[in-house]
Amino acid sequence: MRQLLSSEERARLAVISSIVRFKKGDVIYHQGHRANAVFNIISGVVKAYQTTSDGSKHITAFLFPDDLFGLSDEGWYTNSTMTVTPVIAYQLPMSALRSRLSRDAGLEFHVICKLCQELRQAQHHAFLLARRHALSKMALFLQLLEQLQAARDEPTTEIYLPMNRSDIGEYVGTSLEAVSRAFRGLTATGIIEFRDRSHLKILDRDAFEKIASETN
Amino acid sequence: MRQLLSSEERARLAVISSIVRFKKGDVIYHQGHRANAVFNIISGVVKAYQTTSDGSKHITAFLFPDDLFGLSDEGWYTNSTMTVTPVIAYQLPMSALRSRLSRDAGLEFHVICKLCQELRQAQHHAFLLARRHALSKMALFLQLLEQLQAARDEPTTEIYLPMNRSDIGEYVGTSLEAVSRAFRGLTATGIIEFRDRSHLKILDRDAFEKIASETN
DNA sequence: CGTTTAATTGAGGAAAGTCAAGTGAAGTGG
DNA sequence: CCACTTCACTTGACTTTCCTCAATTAAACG
Repeated sequence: MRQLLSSEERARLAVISSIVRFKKGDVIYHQGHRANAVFNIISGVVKAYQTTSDGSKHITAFLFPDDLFGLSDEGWYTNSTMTVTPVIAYQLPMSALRSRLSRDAGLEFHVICKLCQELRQAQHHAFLLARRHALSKMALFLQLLEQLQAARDEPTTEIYLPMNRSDIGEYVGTSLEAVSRAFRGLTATGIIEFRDRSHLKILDRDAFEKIASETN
Repeated sequence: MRQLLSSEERARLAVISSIVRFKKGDVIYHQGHRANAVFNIISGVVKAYQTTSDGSKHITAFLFPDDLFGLSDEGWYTNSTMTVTPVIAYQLPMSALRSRLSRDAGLEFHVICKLCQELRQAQHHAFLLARRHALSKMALFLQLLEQLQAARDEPTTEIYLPMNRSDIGEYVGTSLEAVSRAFRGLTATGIIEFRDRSHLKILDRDAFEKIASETN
């Protein structure tokens, strides 16, 4: 099951949703604010993050087309979200979604599936963050992006990096300089190749997988 | 809501469950095996982990009394679990649980809550792993243990460490030596105090919180 | 085309990893 | 009950890696 919603369910929800547009860098909602709506990305990329008291950001996830976000228990957003690119999304009022859910068992099941998927992603993220070496972290990160691209039926000859180096660093748990150096390392050894700053290709798949699977 | 199940629901499930006992170090189930049963801890502590191809372990969670584990989509366990202490648990056959769930909307809701809770924990784990300094990781880890103790209505004057240093290291993403040194550091500065290897007290709460909240 | 922002690169220092030795605790068998 | 074995933990010395700060280059934008 690739998509959260079947086209039929999507249509049912479209009735109660509106389409919203954000430009790059817009904050969609803030952590701690009342959760009034849930969003379903049509196009673009969003980052979910948490800000600590000392001002540093920790990115918990990148969200792509078809991803649902803004779900919250207790009715308050548990993180903040900001667009990484221009974004078009469905905005579903929480109240409408709630009444829809209670009458629609199929939808509820899909929400459970969505939660399972989010859980798997969070665990994968933890797995990535546990790596000691920046090279290994980056390889796992690129693997993730590639898998997500494939899941969206996009071509995987190239990996697309919509986010900047700083965002990558905040996701993989290193400085942005370390991200840059890791890319340089992978490029220098001929494992990857950049077409431009946000497009790369994996040249040596074996060496790439080896680095990704190395704990050390 | 502290417990996954109300005592009433617990009673309903008890009918279809059996009680199993494990001694310290027993493997409850293996990653990749067919998921035949779900477990609900009565007493003791369990660790959930994933083994990488090169033999290293990554601990994804520690599970305590009232925790439910062994849930899996697709019917295959996605991680391995091993006891950290002797454990007594309810074992619920998957088939029985499945038929129970479809007839019992309240239970399904609780499973959703359980998933949300697991998700929050996984995100907290990622948050912890993103910390650069071992001291900060350890402080967050101790905070987590303390919160879980409080959630179980156990006294929080002392924090109990049922797992060994190696397990802690595999959870917080450092070597076991680093765990030891971090404890030494916190002890030397009078922030914590050990009664024995697995019991400690927080003496300087302010300094403790400060370290826990420091990103750096 | 100039200005601003993003990314790269270098040098020095701090932190944690690794390896190895030593200490302490717990459990076993005589 | 005590000596002995074993395992868990601690501690030290050395090495590696990454972070920080700073300077430079490259790209994006008005």
